[in-house]
Formats: sequence, C-alpha cells, structure tokens
Amino acid sequence: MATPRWRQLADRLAAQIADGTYGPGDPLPYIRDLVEQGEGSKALVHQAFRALEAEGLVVSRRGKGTFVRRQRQQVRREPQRRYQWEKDRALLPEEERAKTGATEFDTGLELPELRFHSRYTTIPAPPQIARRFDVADGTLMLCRRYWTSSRDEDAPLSLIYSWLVHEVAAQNPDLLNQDNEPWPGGTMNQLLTIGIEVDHIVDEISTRSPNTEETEILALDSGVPVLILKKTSIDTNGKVAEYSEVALPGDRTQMAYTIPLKRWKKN
Amino acid sequence: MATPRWRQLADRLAAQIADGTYGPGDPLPYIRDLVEQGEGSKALVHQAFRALEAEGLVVSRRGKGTFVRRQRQQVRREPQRRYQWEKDRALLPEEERAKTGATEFDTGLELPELRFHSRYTTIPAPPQIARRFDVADGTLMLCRRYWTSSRDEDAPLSLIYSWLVHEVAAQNPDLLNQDNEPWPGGTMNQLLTIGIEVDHIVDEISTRSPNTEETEILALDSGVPVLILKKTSIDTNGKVAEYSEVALPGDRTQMAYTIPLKRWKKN
DNA sequence: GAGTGGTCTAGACCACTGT
DNA sequence: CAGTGGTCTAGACCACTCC
Repeated sequence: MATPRWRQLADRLAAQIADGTYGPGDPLPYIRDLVEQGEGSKALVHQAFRALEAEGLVVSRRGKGTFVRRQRQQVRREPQRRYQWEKDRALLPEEERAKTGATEFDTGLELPELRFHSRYTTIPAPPQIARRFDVADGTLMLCRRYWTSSRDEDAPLSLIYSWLVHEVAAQNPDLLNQDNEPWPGGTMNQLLTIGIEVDHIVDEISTRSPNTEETEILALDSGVPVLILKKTSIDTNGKVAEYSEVALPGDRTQMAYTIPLKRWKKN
Repeated sequence: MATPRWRQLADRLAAQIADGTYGPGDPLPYIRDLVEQGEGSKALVHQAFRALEAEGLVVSRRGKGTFVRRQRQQVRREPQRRYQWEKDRALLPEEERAKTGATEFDTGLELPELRFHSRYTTIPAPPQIARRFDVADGTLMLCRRYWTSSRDEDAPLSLIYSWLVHEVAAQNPDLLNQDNEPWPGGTMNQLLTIGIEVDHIVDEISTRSPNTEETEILALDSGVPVLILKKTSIDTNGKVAEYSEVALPGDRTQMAYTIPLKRWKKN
C-alpha cells in the first residue's frame, strides 16, 4: 500500500529534525497551522505528531506546543567495577558501609533527598524463577520490590525485583523485614550474614516497551523503552544465591563492559 | 486529567492479556464488534489497539484481525566468548577462517542462504567519531555499513556502522574495497594485516526507538525498540583501532556478560 | 462479496498555558 | 481570554483476506 499521508508528514518532519531545521528544544509548527496549510485534517496531523512522539523525537505540551526532544544525560553503569566494589564493601564495619550506597556509586550524586521504597512478599516460585534457582516449582521465595527516587527530576531511577529462596533468607530474620531497607552494605552484605559468598555474577541485558507501572514509577516519556537487566549471583558452591530483574529508563542509561583479550604470542 | 476512554480500553485488554484471558496467538475482539458494544467510536477503539501494538502486546493483520503477540525467540550474544574466539581465529590460515563466520557464531545457524550487504564510504570524521578516536575533527575515516540477512524470516539480524581511520586502513588497499566482504576472519584479521593487535574491547549498551531505516532492514514489528551496542576496540598501544555501532532487534536479542569476583580471604 | 483493519474528514468539546 | 494539544464522534472510503 502507498505510504499514508500522516506517515509522509511525520517522515518529513523527522528529516527536518535530523538535518537541524528544528534543533533540540525548538518548537514544531502548530497542529492547527498545518491543518490550515492543507496538510490534512486535525486528526491526521495529530496522528503524525503522535508517531513522532512514539519515536522519541518530540514532546508535546498541552497549551504550549510540540518541541524537539533534548537528549537526556545518560548515566553510565559499569557492573564489573560496581559488583566488585559492592563485594569489597560488604566486609567493612557497619559505620563504613553506611557512608555511601550503591545508588550514589551509580549516579555520582551525593545522598540528598533520596527516598527508598520497598515491599517484601513471600510467594511460591513461578516456573521461570524456579528454573533460575534450580528448585522445585512452588518453592517459597522471598520477593523484594524496591526503587530509589529523588526530588531532583533529573535523578536516574531503577525499578527492581529481587528474589531469594525464603528458607535460605530466613536464617537471618532481619532479612525478612522490609523496614530494614536500605540495608547498609547492600545485598552482598545481607548474603554474608547467612554465610554466603558470591563467586561471580551473570548479567543478561535485553529491552522492551515499558508497562504502565514502569512508565509511571520511572517517569518515562512516551516512546522511551526500558533496558532490562537480569542479574544472577552465583555463590562459591555454584548455586544461585540471588536473582534480580532491574528495569532501567532507556533514555538515561548506558551499560558498559570491558572485555580483555589474551595477547598473541610474539613471532 | 481523567484517563481517556481509549486508554481505559487498552488497559483493560492489556490486563486480560496479562491474566491469560487472551493467550499468545489468540485473536482479540474485532474493532467493529467493540464499537457495536458501545466501547466508543471506531477511531477510539482503533487508537486503543494502536497503543497495544506500540507496547508490543498485539499485532494487527489487515483483513484478519488483531492477535496477541507471541514472544519471539531470543538470540543470546556473549561478547566475552565471541571476541576471544574472533581474535583466536584471526591467526588461522585462510581455509580455516573461511569455514565459519561470526554470524553463525552468534546465531548457531548453519550458513544457508545468508546474504551479505556492505557499503563503504570515506568521509571526514564527525565530532563524536573524532572524539572516540582522539583525532582531529574532519580526519578522513573509512565508514563501513553492513548487515547480513537470510531467507528465513526468523533469522536474527544486525545493522552495523563500523569506523576506521582511513589513513591506517589504507596501508592494506584490500581493506578499502567493499567487494571483499565478507572478509574471512572478520575485523580482527583485517586489523592483523595492517599490524594491529586488539588488546581489549569496551562494549557500551543502550536502547532507543528505531528509525525508519532500522525498522525496515531489521523487519521490526511496530513497538519493538532496538538495542544499541557501541563497541570500541583498543589496540596494544592504547589507541582506538576500530569503533562500531550495532543496532540489534530488541525482541530477539539478549546480551550476556559474566563478572568474576575476587574471593574473600578465609578467616 | 462479506468482513477485517487502516486512513481520512469535518466538526465538536475538553484540559491546559499563557497574558 | 485566545490559543494550544488531546479526545471523541459519525461516517466515508480503501486495502487486504478468505470463501
């Protein structure tokens, strides 16, 4: 089929954004003006604008107009450094651990008006989770949901589901109480209190469109996907100690990994 | 403002998809039927359906109906293994190198009807690229664009921009000729022919909505984001030897990294 | 040909922003 | 208050699928 007129209009505007005719923060023409100029009915022009918004190119503000989206500053996450830092920190005395948290490590922000939300639930393992831990379907799990937010609108956020085998976590009853969050020293220290040392961590990264909850909590603009980080911590016995799924705002997050390579022998 | 009726309808259908009322592959009610049932005008119901499509939950087929999207099988990429494998292979004699390519490594597919597309251009470095290589703005660069495609509709794809300093690549004129693609042994072998050994690689991963070109070449369904892999190869002198940006289909790609941690000392 | 989703119009009203 | 984007309707026509 021929390209619909709303697509043609959207592509034309997208090209003008790409070539700088409309720069970041600039206003696009008003919908009503484009209708008057014969681009089509209001619904048609509006559909073109919604497409541009879904593609992350523009933002519309009711009563003001439509503007070219500014690229948001990205937070660079380096799990290789972060996980080792977290593990080292887990052994320190509590006063030391309390000084700075993982969120500050990721963002570089001081700890200002950070609010910490958490909700713990105990539920039977769904099939996918049971498979990760190599336990029977329905094994009781401790499912911890949490996120940090800040008054700063710019503050990067993450939305986390973390899973532990309930029977294991219950060895230290403090771990079952959500009011103990944020736990000084993080998950590595929590695991230490029940005699578990993490040997290595596997990060799996994918992406998808956000659901309505993620859109709301992460304050995502329309059209922004989420990065999904599935993090599996394996202990020194080869067992899965903890598994978490982290949703990260796609327009503010960059994951970075360094891969060293073996040197070729000299000839 | 109150939630618009099209959002309410979309959320209600999304909830029914989530709870299994409509399973993968199942048809949703017809738009016209929902209109008759008083859900709203056709445009309103249609807008709800487009929202569900943009969120990746359903696909619409003209003349047939609207169906719950099936989750696509994901290809797991393990750069730590792949890059070392690529480096090891670069030293092999040509007959050995020709046996299997990087695409087969990623996908596990045999090399059936793979078609290889490439386009080389020589252009002055844009600011971002110049900064990566730490060269002056406008330094001549060899920009290589390529992708592999397959008759199999299921075949996973990637769309790549790769950059080299032109003056460096020109030491082996064969590297400037796009008809030599696919080069047996890959980029590591190409670099070897001009005396460069890669010491380590930095992967940076982000995500965004696809542009129209990526949507077309990667055959992305509506609402599917792309994973962006920015890969920087650093040689044994600490210089950037090659830089590439890879667009990967978000519904078919998973990146996996393993992070070993130092053991705690025994008490 | 009957039924599906997709496009498009003309116009109404609402919610919000500025002055 | 005028002007903006967002919602919604009623109806027309088009492109495609299946019988």
